[in-house]
Amino acid sequence: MTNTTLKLLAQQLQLSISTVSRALKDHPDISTATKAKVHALANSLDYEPNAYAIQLRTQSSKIFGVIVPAIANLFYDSFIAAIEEESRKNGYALMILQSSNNTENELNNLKIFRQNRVSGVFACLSAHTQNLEVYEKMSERDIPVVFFDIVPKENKYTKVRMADERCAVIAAENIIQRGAKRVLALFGDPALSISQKRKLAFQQFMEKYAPKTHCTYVHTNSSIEAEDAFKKHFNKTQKFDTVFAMTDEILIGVMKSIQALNIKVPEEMGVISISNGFIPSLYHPNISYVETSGYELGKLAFVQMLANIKGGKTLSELTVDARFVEGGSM
Amino acid sequence: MTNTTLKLLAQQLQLSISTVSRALKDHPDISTATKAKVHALANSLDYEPNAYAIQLRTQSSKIFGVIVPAIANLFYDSFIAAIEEESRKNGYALMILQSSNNTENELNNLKIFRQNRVSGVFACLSAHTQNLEVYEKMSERDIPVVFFDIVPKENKYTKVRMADERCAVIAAENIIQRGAKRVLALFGDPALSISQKRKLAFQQFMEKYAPKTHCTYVHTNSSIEAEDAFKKHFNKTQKFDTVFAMTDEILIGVMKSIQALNIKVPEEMGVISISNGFIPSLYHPNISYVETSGYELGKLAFVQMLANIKGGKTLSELTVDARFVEGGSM
DNA sequence: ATTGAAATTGCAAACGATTGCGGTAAATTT
DNA sequence: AAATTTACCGCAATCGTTTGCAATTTCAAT
Repeated sequence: MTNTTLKLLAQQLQLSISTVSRALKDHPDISTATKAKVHALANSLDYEPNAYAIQLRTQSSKIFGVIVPAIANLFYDSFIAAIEEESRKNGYALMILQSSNNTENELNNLKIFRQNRVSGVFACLSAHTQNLEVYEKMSERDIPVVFFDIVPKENKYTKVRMADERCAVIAAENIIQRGAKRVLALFGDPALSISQKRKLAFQQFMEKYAPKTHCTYVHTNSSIEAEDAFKKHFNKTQKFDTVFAMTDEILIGVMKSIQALNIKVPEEMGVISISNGFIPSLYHPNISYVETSGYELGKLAFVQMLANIKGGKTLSELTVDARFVEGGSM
Repeated sequence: MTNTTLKLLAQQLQLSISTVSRALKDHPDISTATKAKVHALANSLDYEPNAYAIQLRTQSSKIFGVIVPAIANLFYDSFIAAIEEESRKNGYALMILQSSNNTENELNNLKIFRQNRVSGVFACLSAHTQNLEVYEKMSERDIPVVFFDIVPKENKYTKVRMADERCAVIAAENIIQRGAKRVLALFGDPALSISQKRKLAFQQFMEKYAPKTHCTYVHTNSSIEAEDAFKKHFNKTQKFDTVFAMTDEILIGVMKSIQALNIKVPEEMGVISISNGFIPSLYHPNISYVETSGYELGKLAFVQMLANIKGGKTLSELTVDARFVEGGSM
């Protein structure tokens, strides 16, 4: 079946295309009677404007591009859910592409975005992306980019991220409050700035406010590594009484060891993590955690995006604050 | 900065737009020399074809629409990851919208898809969507629709889904093999056909091949309900020795109770579920499960979509088979 | 030189919508 | 009744590409 177009409506109504177009968008030039007729026919013929024609003509697409390392990820999918909600409210649709933490994919995705003349891009850098030239190219094309989560260091970009240092500090505070004597603190990939930041903040805080507490710092790159690290350190004579997991991934490994060794939480072992809350809620008792909400980050990112689109560039770095959520594991 | 267009290239090269267009796509009519010149300039000026103009002209968009109840969902996001991979390979991009299990959102999303003249739609019905008229409208517009997971009953549609009955039967087989005496079987929303199918298949199989095994069937709508149901039934004098969870959500509730009551798995309690594998891997020992892979379903859906686009309509229902994954909980 | 075929390239009409500007008829003012 | 305003509506260019067909150039063959 052939789509109904303005032309078709115009022919059937013996009107010009321009009149039909204006009638449909309630232009004051058009009489009420004509408008009614046009609307009636448009409805009965299921007229739907061709987005491509509009975009070609108006040079604006009402589509945002999103690049995440992986869609299948507790954090990113809540981020996506948030911007999807906001986008819909504002008449935008989303085009989502995953980089799989691969710079080449990232480049291709951006190309697709450029070719589709998206109105803006939400981007989370791949773990090892260094060259930001492509993103410059977006700016040259007047396509605003809002970086989230994994963001570039330079401050000429618009960025939103979690308050990483705060997260670590809040965790440290609670560990001190528990009266921990020996702590095992597990962090992620040491190459990532997020790991560095969190570790540094955590370590400094502990050394300053609880110098007598013994802390062991370990970097792990996966759940399994975390699981093994926990077991290895637990087998030492001086057992630790509290464990801190920087991410969900690490927490998962930790909890597997805890279950396997049948350790009582929180009596024999305190557990605290940084998370968006889903994984901690899977265990009994619930794990206490410092909340980093992908959802909130998404909302914030969207605000930034709109600001960029409407009011020119807003080159700033906004962070969403963290809060402690009591589970029962401390 | 103004985007470079064919026109711009043509002017600078003193060629016609059509020649430039043809040169860029390696048309045999164009001489090698000209091609070289055109490509050179196009590269240096970062020419990128305007997708909208192409789509307007060619009436095809190279974009697929995807409707899921929620992106933030272990099953759906692996489904999305799969079709995203395939789409990229085939030169398509994805537009993803979530219905939040709300029929109205579903309608709006489809409208956006129509206006963007997507090449096809992957749709998972909202839980209570009855009226499929909108989907008919897509067909009228020659936009193929591949339903997945939650699919309509009528067989005039293209559908892919998990082999629900098989899943339930495989679970039942393993429960029998374990020599279970008393079983607690937990299913989801009784209004959903997926719950009905799985329960029916499970029940029939158990009654046929293990009539002496005592089974209790319960429907629950959330993790919390499952958690409570488990506790309630566990407190009876006749304790059950095996529990079956139809979904991840239910498994989560069950496991919280098991942890809270400090029940030993698998010695005191066998656990088996239907899952894509992530949640079962969180516990020690890993929970045995019947695998339903969103990823595989996505791959299958994509094949169906391509078939629909290339070879006209293929009205069929394909299912991806299930397999048992040994954890350690049986 | 003439001719015909082959090799190149350009013209112009689409695709479907938007919009500045100009035109006509009716209504209002003098 | 003439002049001016107001209310409607249409013309035509434009956005950036694709593509059938015509036009031009080149060149070998007569």
